[in-house]
This record gives sequence, C-alpha cells and structure tokens, in this order.
Amino acid sequence: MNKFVLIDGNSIAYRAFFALPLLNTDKGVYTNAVYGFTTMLLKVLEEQQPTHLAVAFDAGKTTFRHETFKEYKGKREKTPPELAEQLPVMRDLLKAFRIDSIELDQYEADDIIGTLSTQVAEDEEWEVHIYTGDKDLLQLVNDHVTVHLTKKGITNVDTYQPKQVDERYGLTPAQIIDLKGLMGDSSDNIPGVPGVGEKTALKLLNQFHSLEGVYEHLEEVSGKKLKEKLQDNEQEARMSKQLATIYREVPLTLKPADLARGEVDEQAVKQLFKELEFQSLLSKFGGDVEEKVAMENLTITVLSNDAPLLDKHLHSPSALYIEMLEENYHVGEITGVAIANAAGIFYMSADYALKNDHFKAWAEDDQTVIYTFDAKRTVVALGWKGIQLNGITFDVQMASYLIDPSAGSHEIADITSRKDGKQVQTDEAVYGKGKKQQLPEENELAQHLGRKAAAILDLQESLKKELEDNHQWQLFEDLEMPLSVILGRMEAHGIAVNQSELENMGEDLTKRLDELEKKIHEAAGETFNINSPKQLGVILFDKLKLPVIKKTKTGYSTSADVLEKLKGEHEVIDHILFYRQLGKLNSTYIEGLLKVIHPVTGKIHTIFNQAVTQTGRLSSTEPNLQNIPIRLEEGRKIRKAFIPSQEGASLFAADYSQIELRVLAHISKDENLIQAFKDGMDIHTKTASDVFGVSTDEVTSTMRRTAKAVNFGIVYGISDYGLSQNLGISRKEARTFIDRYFESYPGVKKYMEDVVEEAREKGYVTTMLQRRRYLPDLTSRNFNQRSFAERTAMNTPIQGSAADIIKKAMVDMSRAMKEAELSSVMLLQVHDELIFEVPEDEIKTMEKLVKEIMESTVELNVPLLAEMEHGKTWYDAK
DNA sequence: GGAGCGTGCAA
DNA sequence: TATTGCACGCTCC
Repeated sequence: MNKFVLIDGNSIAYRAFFALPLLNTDKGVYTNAVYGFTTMLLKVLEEQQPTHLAVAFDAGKTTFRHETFKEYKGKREKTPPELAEQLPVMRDLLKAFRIDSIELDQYEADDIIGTLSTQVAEDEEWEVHIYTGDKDLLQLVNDHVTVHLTKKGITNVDTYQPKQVDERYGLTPAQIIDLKGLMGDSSDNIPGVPGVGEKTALKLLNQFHSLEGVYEHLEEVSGKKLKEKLQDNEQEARMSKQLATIYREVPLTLKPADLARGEVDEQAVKQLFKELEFQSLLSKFGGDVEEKVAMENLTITVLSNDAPLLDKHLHSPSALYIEMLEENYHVGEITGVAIANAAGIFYMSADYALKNDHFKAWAEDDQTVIYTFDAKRTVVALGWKGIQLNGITFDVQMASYLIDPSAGSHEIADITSRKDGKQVQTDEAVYGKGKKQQLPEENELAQHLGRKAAAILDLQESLKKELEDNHQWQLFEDLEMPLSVILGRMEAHGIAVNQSELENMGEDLTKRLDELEKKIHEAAGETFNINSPKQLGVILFDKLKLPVIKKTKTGYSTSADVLEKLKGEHEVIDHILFYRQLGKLNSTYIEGLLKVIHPVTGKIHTIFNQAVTQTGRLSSTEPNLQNIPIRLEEGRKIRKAFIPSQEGASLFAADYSQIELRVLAHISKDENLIQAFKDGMDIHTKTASDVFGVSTDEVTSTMRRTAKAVNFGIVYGISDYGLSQNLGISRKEARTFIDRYFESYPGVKKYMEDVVEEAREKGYVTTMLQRRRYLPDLTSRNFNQRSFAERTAMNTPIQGSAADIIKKAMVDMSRAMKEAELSSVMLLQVHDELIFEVPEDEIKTMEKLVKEIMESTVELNVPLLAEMEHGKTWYDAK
C-alpha cells in the first residue's frame, strides 16, 4: 500500500502567514509563513507516515485560466512582499527534507495536485491525502482520495471523504464545481451568478443536480427574480464552472511513483532551522519529531455571581491582565479581567471584577505581588475605576523591551512565540482589526485572556533571568519599574488647558488661512487644494514653470526647504510657506488638542510610551506633548493654552543644558571637550574657535551656527553628506569641518571608531545604565544599511545615556517631592526637560530641589547643568 | 476604511 | 546620504 501526500504549498503558506504574527529573525528575515508551514509539514509527516510526498506551488502570474477569463484572480491583492520572500525559503526547506516541490508554468498548484491524484485515484494500491486551505480541492475527493482542509490556525484540519462532503454540502465531490459556478468566488474573482450565494446554490443543485441541469429546467426554478438572474448570467455561470474545474491532465514529467520519500538531510534541516531561529523546532528535531506543536490545554475558570471569586483564588504572586480594545486607556472601557496564579487561571467579566470587593481589596493590598503586561496601562485603567493597584513587581512588556527594544510590538503573543512559552493568539486573530474589531463570545474571550495571564506568569521567571544575565536587573527594578508608576501618575493627573484660548486662536487662524488661500488661488489663476503636494506641484512646476529642485518618489517635492530656495521666483511662494505654517498649527495643534480634551476632567491626558523607542527615550501620544511648537513665535503661542490646574500655581520648566554633548564628553573621555564643560564655556562657540582656528572672541555668529550644526552631526553619527545638506554647503567643505573637528577632539574620534568596532564584535551597544540595542546590520553587505547601523552605534549610547539620566532624575525627584511633602506635581517630560506645576509658595523650594537633583542624579566627569524658568502658562516658563 | 506617502513639529 | 519620535491631510486601493 502506498500512501501519497500532496500539499498545496501556496495555500498553506498564505494561511500560515495570516494566522501567525509577522515573526522575523535578528537579521530581519520574515519567517512566520515558513514556520507555520513547517509545523504543519512535521505534523503531517508524523500522522500520515507517507510513502510518497510532494508539495505543489503556483507558477507565475498568468495561467491557462486567464485565456478564458482575463480578470481571473483580478481583484486579489498581490502577494505581500513579506510573504513572497518566504516562498523560496520554503522550497529550500523542502529540499533539505528531500521532498519534491512541483510547479509548472501556466498551471496552478490545484491542477498539479489534481493531475497527480487522478493518476492513482482508481488504484487500490494507492491512498491519497491532500492538504490545502482551498475548498475547491474537494472536487477531487473519492474513496481513495481524502482532502484535509485547514480550519482556524494551520495545524487544525477538517478531513473530507465523500461522506463528509455529503454531510457538509449535501453534494457529491463532482458537484463542487457546479456550486462554484453558481455562487462564484470573490477571492478568485470568479463571478458566478450575482445574488446567488451558497444557500441558493445548494438548493438549486439539490433539485437539478448540476449547473447544466439548472439551465435545462430553468422554467421549473421557483422565484421570478432568481430565474431572471440565472437567465441573465448564464454565460458567466458556465464560465465560472469552467474556471473552478481543476485540470487533471497537466503535462508533468514526474509520476506519482517518482515521488517516493527520500531520507531527510538532517544536517541541512538543522542548519536552516538555526538560521531561521526556530529554536523549538530545532530542539524537537534534535530529539524526535513526534511532539505535537498544538496549543496546550489550559483550564480557565470563569468566575461570576454564580461561581464567585473567593480568597482561595487570590494568591500572591499572581499575573493580572486587564483587557481593553481601545489603545487609549484613559477613555477605553475594560472588557475583561484575568488572573493566573498557583490556584489556577481565572477569568472575570469587567462588570463583575470591578464591582467585586474581594478583588479590590486584593488589588489594593501592597503585600500582593503582581505581574503584568504593561504595568502603567493596568494601573491607570484600574485607577480610572477607583481601584489603586499597588504591588506590581514585574512587567513582562518592560522586560521584553529592555532585553531587545527592536523586538517589535511587544504584544504578549509575540513574546510567547519568541520565548517559546505558553501559546497565545494574537489580538488581531481574536478581535479582528480596524472597524471590524469586536469581542468574541465570552468563552473565547475567557480563553484568550486566561492564556495571556498564564503567559505572563510563565514568562516572569525566564525574563527575569535574562535581565540578570544582561546586567539589566537594576535598570529594570530601580529605574523603569518605578518610573512607570510615576509616568502613570503624570498621565492620570493630566495637564490643564485653556479651551477658549485654543478656540480663539483657532478662529483667528481659520480667518487668516481663508485669506491666504484666496491670495494663493488668485496668484495661481485657479483654485486647487493647497494641502495636496500633488496638486501644488502641478501648479508650481508645470503651470508656473518654477525650477524643480528635488523630486520625491511620487513626483515633485514641495517641502519647506525646496520652497525656501524658490523664494523670490514667484510671490506665491511666501504665501504658500505661510499657509503651510498656519495650517500646521491649526490642524495638528489647535484642532488636534481640542479633540483630546478629556470629557470628564477637561484636561489633557497624554500617554507616555515607555517601550517604543530604540534608544530608551519616552514617546508621547494622543496627544504628543513632546512636540508642541517653540521655535517660531506664532507656534510658540500654543503654549499659552497650557496652564496650571491648581489655583495660583505656576508652570515650571527645568531643562538639562547640552546633556548629549556632556554625555559624549563623559563617554569619550575627550580631554578638550571635558575641559570646555568644566570651564563652563558656550560649547558651540568653543567648537567654532577650534574648527575655525580663531580665539573665542573672534567667533562670528555664522561660525557659531556652523559649529552648532557640526556638534549636532557628531551626536547623530556624522556623515559629510548629511552635514552638507544641513548647512547648504558642498560635501567637500563639510568634510573639512568634520576633519577639523576630529583634529581638535581626538578622543571623540577614537570613541566613534571604538564604539562601532565593539558593537560589531558584540552585536549590540549599551548605555551608561546598561540599556541595550542590537545592530545586526553592522555586518550588512548593503552600504546604506551598514552605514546607518554605524551611525546608530555612535548615536545610541549618547541619546540613550541622556535618556537614562533624565529618567533617573525623575525617579529621584518624585521621591524627593514626596519626602518634602510638596504639593507640586510633575506633569511632563520632553527628553531633556521636566515640566511641573508648582504652587506659588513652593517655587523657591522647587528651584533649589530640582536643580540639586537633576544635576546630581548621576556623576559624570563633566558637570551636569540644569536651568529652570516658571510662569503663569507654559509659554511664560521661558 | 486602511495603508502609505509627504510633510512638519519636537528634542 | 544626520538621531529619536508622532500626527496631520491626501491619495490610492
């Protein structure tokens, strides 16, 4: 007896790609489809023990079906590149398994499978098993041919013999094509008969047996509308049936008997698994391939009024997971709560948990040790519901971020799949995305949340160990975890705004924008959308024939630096620049800020993301309060709308002076730079005097401006091209400046060389407080990628150490304010500055305290300098 | 309705 | 072809 397995390669790869998160290796190679395909392949090998085996692939874009219908598969989106690049890897893997991949120009995988299965379908000696996600293949089923259709996920399949086809559809396998002919298939763009779906089609086939039968007995069809639709679309229906029919005479050179399984090339397979970072598969393959990769069975207990939450459920430590569908936890609703601990895994509806006194008492007890995923989200969301969560000691998301900030979304499912822990579905798989996002029924939700909580509990230990191995435990425990509490309080407190001030500015801007719009349209001689770079480009460069300075990949560039160069060429340019400036203020800042004023508090509550940036900085969203305008007076006025929430208080801003260059001096140990800061010099003037070879009092403002740009360039990982662009000078001149800089600051030059070299050896760079960033591209053959990685290696320790320092200052400051029992509140952090609101009688205290703490939070070999201002609005704190 | 692009704001 | 971010409006699908 021969057992012949045929796999529909493209179909399974598609399934796997969309079912799994977009995994990738350290080198950025995507692997999710390969991974899913491989797990399925291993399962099939184990379960079926086939004697013969082949995987069929679709060949090119066109097939013989396009001759019948050129729109065939016309609406289908083209294969995502992240998937396309995985298909060749799948073939390499199959080669290592010594399994034949078959594809043939003009034919689809379906047809190849149909041909091979038909060749042995009547032979008692053969048994065929087909694996696919495509229902069309059901037409091949007979007593010797079984089709296994993937269900949700990849490794779960439904098995179809003629009996199951009959049970499911009430049809014989041969009638599947009649079904397709009538109902069509939108994913392949097969039209069928519009308005006829599965139900109607099945009814018709039940009565008339085939599509031809339907048309022979058209008069007997009940329903006037239906009859008309069938009549009008006869040609489409017949063509659709033809398209859905699998062609079984593909001219293949290989016969089934040629496809006997070869011996697996274990070396090659292991090598590939290693490259693809399939740790779990690798270990399994080393031992035996028998272990199942299916999700573990977890028992999740649903607690409710009928099965109440009791003390016995509430152990310490516990993992606590609070689910909300909205990204924004200040306004989002909690949709479910899950707890995992030594007593088991428990799910509660939000309604039940939030009203439960046991739960509240347990959560608020600081003796309860709690592990979370996104501690700040959990604390703040519960805080809005009147529950003050206290005892969080471990945040899985934070740990994952510190271990590898590039690892991606830091969703629980991503971390578990990387760390090979409890298996969790992605949120997208459970909830859908975008507008279609919705909660599943309660059991499924309980499963999903329970798994998340279980995964948190499960991951805690191994992540902790990894942090310790990386010498990052202190960073985690003493800096980031306490900071998340502080940030949560800052967010929840919010910052007060003067809404009518914003509204007035908005009215004024709108009026001025209307006038500018008129002027611009007049100058152009026609009306058009000024906000459309495309339309603006046509006006400026086609109609007005202004010189093209720069192009983007989609057309003319109309960016501000281009328009600056066109000033004087045409009066309209000034108007456009001004229109852009005011338009930005109105849409992003006035309208944007008004939109996010909290309906309950009337204040603005940003979210500081503590696990996004690659360098350790924070980011701020909804709204971003880290990019409120300051450089131009017109924009700076926005800051007048930010006010203290306490009567009589002031806004108080404290910023580090030149923190990144001071950090550079410290890390590089450059003597000249260190001395400059010790002497309290104006650093840009000092740089100018060194670079231009003049004394400091001979430095002109242009020289200082140039030197400032050079200093920026140094911090960013300098390139002559970048500097030349920034200063509008030639690359050669820029090169000279850089060379002169490095002559003056040889320690900096040495640091830049050393940091790149060390990163290449170790694979990563670190900051002063042991933050890490991996830079695999340092060994890339691609010049651009490699150069970028080199600049990153130079910049990250500087930017990241500066981030470490201000974060530490925030923790110290928060502690000091509490000890001094001040009513002042920390409101915002903007990378190198902290904003507080301070009651009048605490101004003097704070001026002393903030300066003291910011300047002494770490000790460098140069002084740290903090400067502060205060005023009645943020605008006045200058 | 969502993705990608061009643009522009901050440190 | 200078570092890190976020958000807007437009266009295209």
